[in-house]
Amino acid sequence: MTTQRQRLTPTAEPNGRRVTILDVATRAGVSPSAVSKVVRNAYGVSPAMRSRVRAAIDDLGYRPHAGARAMRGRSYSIGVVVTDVGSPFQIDVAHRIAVGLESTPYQESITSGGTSAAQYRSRIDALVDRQVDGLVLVAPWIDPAEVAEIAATVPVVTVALHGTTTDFDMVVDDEELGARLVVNHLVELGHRRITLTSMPSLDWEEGFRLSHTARRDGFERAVRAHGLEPDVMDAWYSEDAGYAATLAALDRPQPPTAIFAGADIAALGALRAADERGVHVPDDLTIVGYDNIFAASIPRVSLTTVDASGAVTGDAALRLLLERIEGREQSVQYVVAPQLVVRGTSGPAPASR
Amino acid sequence: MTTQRQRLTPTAEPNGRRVTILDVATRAGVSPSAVSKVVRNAYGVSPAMRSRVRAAIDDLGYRPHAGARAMRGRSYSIGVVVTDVGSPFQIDVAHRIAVGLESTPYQESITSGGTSAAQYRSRIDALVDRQVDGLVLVAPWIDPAEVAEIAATVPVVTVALHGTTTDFDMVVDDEELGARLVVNHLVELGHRRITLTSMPSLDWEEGFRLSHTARRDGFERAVRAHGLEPDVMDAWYSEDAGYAATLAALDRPQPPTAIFAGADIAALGALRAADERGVHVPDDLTIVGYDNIFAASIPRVSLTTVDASGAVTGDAALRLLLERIEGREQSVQYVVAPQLVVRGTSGPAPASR
DNA sequence: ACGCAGATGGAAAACGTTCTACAAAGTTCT
DNA sequence: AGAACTTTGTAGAACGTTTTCCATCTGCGT
Repeated sequence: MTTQRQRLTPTAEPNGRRVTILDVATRAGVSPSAVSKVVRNAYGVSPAMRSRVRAAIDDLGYRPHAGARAMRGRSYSIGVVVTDVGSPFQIDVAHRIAVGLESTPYQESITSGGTSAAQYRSRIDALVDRQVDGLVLVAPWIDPAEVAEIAATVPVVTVALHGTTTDFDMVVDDEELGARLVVNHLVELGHRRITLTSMPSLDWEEGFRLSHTARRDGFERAVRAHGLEPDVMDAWYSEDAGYAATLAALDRPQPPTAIFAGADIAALGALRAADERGVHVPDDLTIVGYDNIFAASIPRVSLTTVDASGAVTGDAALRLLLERIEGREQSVQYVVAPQLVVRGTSGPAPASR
Repeated sequence: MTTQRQRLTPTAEPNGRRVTILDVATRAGVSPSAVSKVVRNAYGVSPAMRSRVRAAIDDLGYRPHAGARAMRGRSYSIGVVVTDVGSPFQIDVAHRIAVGLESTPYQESITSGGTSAAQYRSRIDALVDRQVDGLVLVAPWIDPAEVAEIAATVPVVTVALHGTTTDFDMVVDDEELGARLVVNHLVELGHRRITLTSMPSLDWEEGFRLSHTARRDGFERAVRAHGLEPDVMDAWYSEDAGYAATLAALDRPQPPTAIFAGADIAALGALRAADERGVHVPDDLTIVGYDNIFAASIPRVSLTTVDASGAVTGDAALRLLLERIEGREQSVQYVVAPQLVVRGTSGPAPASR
C-alpha cells in the first residue's frame, strides 16, 4: 500500500466507517493499547514506537471517539452553564473559557440555563450525563446546597455566587467594592441624595448571595460610611423597570440627585426616563450603572459604570477548574477587583436648593 | 427492600456508582433490552411493562449515559457553532435553538467558532468526535465544499450562508431584500447620493456568499433599479471602520446625504463621526444600519436598521435539522424575509444645493 | 552464568448502551 | 384444529476506548 495523503475529512474513511484506534494499530503494526498510550501521552512507550504510531495517526486522520472515551476515562469536555445569553458579562466569561481551552485537550460545551431553577438544574444534569470532566456555573440561580451535591460528583466552579463553602471553588467579582467605588465617586461629586435601584434578593440566599444582593449590601455599607441613610428602590434588572423606578424617584418631593442603577440595562431605562422628562444628565441628574455592557460605551450614551472584567473572571474560573480536575482537594475562592469607568452620565451634584 | 424515595441527585447512587440500565432492569425484574425500549419509546412493549419500568426509573433516578448511547445509537445532542458570540443575531439564533430543543430529547451544545477558518474547522471536528446527531453552523467562515464534506457524515444546516447546494440545508435571511428595503426607504426620502460601507468578499465565495456580500449585491441592484450609480466603500464591520469610512465620505467634495452601513456596529461608528463633525443626524445626514442589535434601539441612538429576526431563523434552522435527522433526503433552502425598522437616524434628504 | 530490576509492549476485561435476531405466547384465518 | 401472523420480551453481540495486569526483553551487578 502506498502512502496515503492526509485526508481532508479525517473523521470518515473511504468506506464510510470511522477510523478507530484499531485501524491505527493495524497500520502501525502495534497493539491498540500502545496506540492509546501514545494518544494519551502515557508512560511506557519508546520514542520509536511513538513516532511510528504518530505517523499512522496522521496518515489515517484518526480522532478518538469522545463517547467511547467517556465510557472509561475522561470525556475531555467541560460544561459551561450561563443564566443569560443576553448578558455581555456572562458571554465574556464563556468566551474566555472557550479561548483558554484551546491550548488544552478539553473542549467546552456552553449551554444556557434558561429561566427557572428547575430548567437550570436539568441543564446541569444533562451535562453530567455527558460525563463532563468539570462544570462552570455562571451566576447560578440554584440553591448552593444543590451545587454542593453536584460538586460531589464532578468538579465545579461557580462564578458570581457570593458566599463561603468548602464544597466547590468560586470566582467572584468584589461587587461590594464595586458599589463602594460608585458611592465614593458620587459623594466626591457632592451628591447626598443617592438612590439605588436593585433587584430583591432570592429565597435561598442565606449565607450565599447573588450579584445584586452583594451590590446592595455594598451600597448600603458605603453610604452609611459617609454618614448618609441608604435609599433603595426595588426594580428588576430591565430597561422598563429602570425607567419606571426613575420616574417614581423623580416624582418625589425630594428627588435624588444621583441614581445608581444596579445594572447598566436598568441605567439605560433611567436615562430614557430622564431624557423624556427633560431632566438633563448629568447636570440635573447623575446616573451610574454596573456591568459595563457594550451599549454603555456608545458616545451618545456614555454611561458611567463599573467594569467587572469577564475576561479576568473567565480566566480565573478556568484555571481553578483545571486545577481541580488535576486533583486539587481544598476549595478556593478567587476575588476579582472591579473598576470604576467614569463617563459622561455622572457629574457634580446640582447646587442644593 | 422498601420503596426508596426520589433521589435529589439522580446521577449518583449511595455507593457512588452511577445508576445503569442494568440496575433498573434488576429492580423492575425485566431485561435491560426492555428498559432500553421503554427509555427510547421504541416499539414492542406492553403498557404493563412500560409502567413498571417507568416506576423503577423514577425510583432509582436513572439517567442514560450519553457516552454509552453515542457508541451505539444516537447521542441526542446537536452542535451549534457560532462565529461571533458578540453578535446578538447569532446569539439569538443559538438561544432560539436551545429553547426549541427543550421539548425534544435532544440537547444543544453551543461552541464559538473562533477567529480563523482552521479553528472553526477544529471546533466542528471536535463536535463530530462527540457524535453529535446534527450540526447548525451559523455564519460559517469556511469553504462550503468543506461543509459539504462534513454534511456527508452528519446532518448539517447552515445559517446565513447564501448560495445553492444539494448537500445540506440552509436558512438565510433575504439580505438582498433587506438592502432593497433600505435603498427604497432612502430614495423615497429623496436621497440620491447614497454610500454603502461594506466588508470585502472572502476568497472562497464563488456561488456562495456570506451576508455582507449579499447585502452589497442587493444594494447595488436596488440602487441601479432607481437609475443611480452604486457607491460602495470598503469598511470592516466594526465601530472604528465605520467611523473612519464615514469621515472619509464626509470629506469628499460631494459627500453622500445618506450612509448605509452594512452593519449596525459600523453604523454606530458612523454616528460617532457625524456627531464629532457636528453634522446633524438625520437633518444633514441619514445613517442606516443592518442587524437591529440591541444598542440600535436605545432612544439616544435610535438607529434605523433592518431586523433579521434571529428567532424566526433559529426556529427554522432547528426544524430543518430535526427533519433531516428524522431522515429527510432532499436538501431544503429556507428564506426568511427581513423587516425595515425605521427610527430616528433616517430623514428627508437635505435640499440639494 | 545467574538472577534482578526496569523498560516496553500486549491481551483482555471492562464501561453502559442499542439493536438484531429469535423464542414464546397469543391471535386470527382457513 | 392447524397454519400463519402478531405481539411481547430476551440473549447477546457489538460499539471504541482505557486500564490492569502480565510477558518479554534489555542491561546490569554478582
